[in-house]
Amino acid sequence: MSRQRTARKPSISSDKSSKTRRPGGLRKISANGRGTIRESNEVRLLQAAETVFAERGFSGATTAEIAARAKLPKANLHYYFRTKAELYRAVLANVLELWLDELDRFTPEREPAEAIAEYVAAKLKWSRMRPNASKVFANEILHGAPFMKSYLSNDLRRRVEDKAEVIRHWIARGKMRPLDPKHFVFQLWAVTQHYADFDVQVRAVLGRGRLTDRDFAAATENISALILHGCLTPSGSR
Amino acid sequence: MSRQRTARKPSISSDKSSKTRRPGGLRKISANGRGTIRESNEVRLLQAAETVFAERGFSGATTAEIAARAKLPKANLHYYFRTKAELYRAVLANVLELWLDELDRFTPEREPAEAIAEYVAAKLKWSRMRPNASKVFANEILHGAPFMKSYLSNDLRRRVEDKAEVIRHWIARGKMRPLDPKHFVFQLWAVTQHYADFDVQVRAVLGRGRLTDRDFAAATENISALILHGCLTPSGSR
DNA sequence: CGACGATCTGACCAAATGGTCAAGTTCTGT
DNA sequence: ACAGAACTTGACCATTTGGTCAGATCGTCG
Repeated sequence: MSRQRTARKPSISSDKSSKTRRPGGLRKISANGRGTIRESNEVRLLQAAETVFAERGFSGATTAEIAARAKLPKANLHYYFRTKAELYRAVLANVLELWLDELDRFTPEREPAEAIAEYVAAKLKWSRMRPNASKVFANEILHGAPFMKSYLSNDLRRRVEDKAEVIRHWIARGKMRPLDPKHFVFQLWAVTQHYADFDVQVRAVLGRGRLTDRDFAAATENISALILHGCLTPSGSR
Repeated sequence: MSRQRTARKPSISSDKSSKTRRPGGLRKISANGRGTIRESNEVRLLQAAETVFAERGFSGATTAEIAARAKLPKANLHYYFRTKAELYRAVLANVLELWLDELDRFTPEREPAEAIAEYVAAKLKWSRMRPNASKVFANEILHGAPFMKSYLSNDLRRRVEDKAEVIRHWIARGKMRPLDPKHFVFQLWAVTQHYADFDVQVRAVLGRGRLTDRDFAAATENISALILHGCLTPSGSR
């Protein structure tokens, strides 16, 4: 296990020829109303992979387990995704698509109170609906982002840079306390991902077999309240 | 680093016969002024293991790499720790000793503002000094705490239960806003561990090769300010 | 219907890895 | 100095695992 040693910089989708695979062949929309066999199998593999990678990490996951979960023979998995790393990259790319995102609610025209509350709610909703996506992402970063480094220091960095500007604007307008915008973003990330990534701990402390809707509602409210009280000025709260 | 020899509460150390190891033998304080060979080798292995487990996770870590990092032959590693799992448990026990802890600053008599600020500072200090400890812990929980489940739902749960009581007391005294104590603790954990666990991401966004003292100082200040403004009432802030 | 590419899959294989062992070497107490 | 325990280590080994392959089978289109 634990290959990957070789430096990996490519921004994840070093996925050449996503349409044409193994023995080469073109994507056909074909008869079947809802996509090709390839499509459906790839989706099944990606879903299975997301779960297994979330549970076991990259090295701990075995292609055999992923294949089993997708109910396909292992050789078939390798037909669609040449290597475990390629499959992992595909999962990661999917996950990013989800994550990129919600921060876009931060625009200068909006009220910070509103934008932030929405962001927290949206992130927690994802944490509830796609906890595995969150875990795969967390695991990747936790181990030094061997597959994602370049994404972090390009895409993500720029995006945060942008949003920091918006936050500075809000501060200048007297709507937010004079905090460091980037650190503020880190804090938003931290609290919103905690419930997905460390759910075992949360559940243990709360004494729940699984987190309920009420738990997530409570989490959302508590986080929103804490963060909003923490970062808004009196004039910003309205 | 004390080993787990001395009674350790966390269940983790399912380590029977801690004094006598492999071929059996008693611990001797002996001539050597500063501990036995065993002690020093165990420490070296534990340190090496902490690093490797943090970087690669449990499955990704190899006993060969750990041994190499400790500059001992692999067979020697297995002389001191029969299995990789046993070594891992020992590392985890060490880490817990660090973590358990800082929450004890929360006592009814103290001012919440003070206790919380201290807690944040202390946690961030650990995040800076022992990032690997934090990562090993995070990784363990991220993957469902296979080695720690019982610790979470016993020791940890009780501890949080206690501290929640303290927080409720503070709230009743009108010093803190009426928030959910447990969720508040989660939020404290989340923001303080973020800088250790996701340092790659933080560094990428901040554009740093490594986090400096100033970065940690900024993080500490920002977190403290956010949390304190977020949870204290006017009278709590005095 | 026949051709041809896409898909499927059991059987394999080489490398990696956790763990063992037996034959030393070093310590320690007496 | 000596016995016996503690420690060291190169050589091994069984298993696991990512990945390959060649020979089916299936689907589609002219």
